Amino acid sequence: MQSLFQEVAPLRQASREMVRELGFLQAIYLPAEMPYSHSHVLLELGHCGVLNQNELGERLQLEKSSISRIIRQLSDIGLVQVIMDLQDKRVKQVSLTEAGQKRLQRIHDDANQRVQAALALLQPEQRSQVVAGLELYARALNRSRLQNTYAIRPIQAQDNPGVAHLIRRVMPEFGASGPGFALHDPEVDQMFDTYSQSRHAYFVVHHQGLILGGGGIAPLSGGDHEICELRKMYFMPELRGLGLGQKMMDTCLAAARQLGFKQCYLETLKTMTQAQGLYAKNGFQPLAKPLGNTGHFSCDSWFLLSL
Amino acid sequence: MQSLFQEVAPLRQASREMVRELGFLQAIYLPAEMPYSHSHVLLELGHCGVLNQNELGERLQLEKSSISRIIRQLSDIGLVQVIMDLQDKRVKQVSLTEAGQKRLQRIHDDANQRVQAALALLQPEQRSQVVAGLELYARALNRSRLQNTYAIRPIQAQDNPGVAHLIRRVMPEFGASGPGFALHDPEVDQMFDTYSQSRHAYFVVHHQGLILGGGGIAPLSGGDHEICELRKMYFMPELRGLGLGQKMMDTCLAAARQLGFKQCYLETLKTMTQAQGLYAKNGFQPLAKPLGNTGHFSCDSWFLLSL
DNA sequence: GAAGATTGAAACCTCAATCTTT
DNA sequence: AAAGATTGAGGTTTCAATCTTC
Repeated sequence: MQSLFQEVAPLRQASREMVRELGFLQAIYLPAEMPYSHSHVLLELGHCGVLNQNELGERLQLEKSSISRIIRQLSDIGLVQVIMDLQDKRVKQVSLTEAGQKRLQRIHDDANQRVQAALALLQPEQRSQVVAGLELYARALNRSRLQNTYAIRPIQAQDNPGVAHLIRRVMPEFGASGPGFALHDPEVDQMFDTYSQSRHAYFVVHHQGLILGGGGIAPLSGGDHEICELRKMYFMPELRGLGLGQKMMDTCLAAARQLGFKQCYLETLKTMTQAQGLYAKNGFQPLAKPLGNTGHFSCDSWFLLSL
Repeated sequence: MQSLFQEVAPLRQASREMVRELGFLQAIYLPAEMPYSHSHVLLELGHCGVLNQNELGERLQLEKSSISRIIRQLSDIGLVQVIMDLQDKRVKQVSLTEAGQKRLQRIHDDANQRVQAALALLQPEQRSQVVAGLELYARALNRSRLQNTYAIRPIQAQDNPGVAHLIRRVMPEFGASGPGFALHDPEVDQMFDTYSQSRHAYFVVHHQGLILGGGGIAPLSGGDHEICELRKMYFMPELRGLGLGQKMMDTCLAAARQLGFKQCYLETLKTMTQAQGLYAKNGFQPLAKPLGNTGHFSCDSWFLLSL
């Protein structure tokens, strides 16, 4: 961790300088023609086609009230058109008019020219380095932010319906809905009660009261006393790719060690490719055949890890 | 140029996304404790120690009036101290108080933690890629911006004193002040008049009425009719490293071709290393001995280029 | 009650005019 | 006149309260 910390300061410094320069870039965008926020709305509409005001606010990081006023002004000068949604009369769909598209084109041309002038000062390999660096950092910040909006905690009694819904929602997605899958375990509807037993642990990923992921540890049924099973680790689609699988894995393995287990077993499906990658990354070794007696005879892939 | 243009769109996209994520990062900086601008002032003061309000405004891209009010508020709550400069009673020197340093530390800790969380999601080589990419882009934008604040145009009559000052200022810097150097040419004080002759051209780099660089073309004295000499190309220190040498070179060589010359000769000093690099980059070939009869017998380095 | 949108009040920033010192 | 700083007016954004529709 120490070495990581040493990289933070230079990165923040570089980031500040870049933002500063981007500020200058923007300051000469379209001198005094309109506020930047208005240009940004046009840019966003050009990129997405049609958006309602809430969506615009989220994308531009502006208050809905600001958006409301900006849209009114842009509408007054004929750069955007606002049409009421027919299905839902609460929402207003905003899109560019012809004039708006023309104006947007000018903004684009101008910005392109300036960015191009800067790029021309770099070697080709430096240019790709810049793009790669910016994309990587944006993605890392994004994942980090989303990770923090979701929290992991031990399961509670009121989570039972949420966890049951999660399991029933995710397993069929990978074709794991027939007999011989964990989907039909009686514990699915009483996860809290099941995992309150000794040497059991279950954790959930939650956000604003919703259960969006889960995973747990239990003694391997019909197996050695020192072997635990990593069980029922599932995530809703919107959670995937955020690195939360790793966090959940860390949490579960820590709990397993805490409970005195020496090895961790798991069984899964080859079709769950993302999960397979996570297991490999954490040092799980593939087995030729299952351990214990879990009753999940439809699984086709088994792993073991020394804790 | 076409291939360069194709890189602009992805870069702008990546840049927008990164700025958006940095916005989120900042939005959780210190929730609702104070406006970002106030935090930024503390950050900048922490970085630079002491600054006056003008300098703060430039660095943070804020109006001097905004800075004035922000400083008053920060001073009221005891985070910064304002002391009047003794030499110049117009300026107020702003610095952090003890309380300000403590607050800054908290801001830093918080930001470091968040950036570190994002960095932890990347591989070590990706981390250095991010830093390198950001630094490169910031530097390119900076150079591009500064290039645009300086303009190149043909010399005018009122430029004579400025150009003379430029030459007398720059040449001694490289030890080119004795006899046998262009510094003692009679033309130094009448550059406009000299370069108004036929087959002559001289250009200046100017900014806000100041002459900060120059360079020109003239027939090689005592040489072939088709050979011109690249003469008196000098830049003030603050201009160097911005790529303006290349721009001036382009301008002069274009003028030389326009005037019908077929080759371009120049003589210089080995100690002018930055200039030597520029000549090499533009295809100038080193010569073993001088051409023509320029009278600059103290030069030790000669180049020729086919136009 | 919740979600999308609007409006008044207050905070923030910019622009232009002004003051003080050089 | 020029540079650093301040002040008043006006535009922009946020916060909180409100309206309408689901």
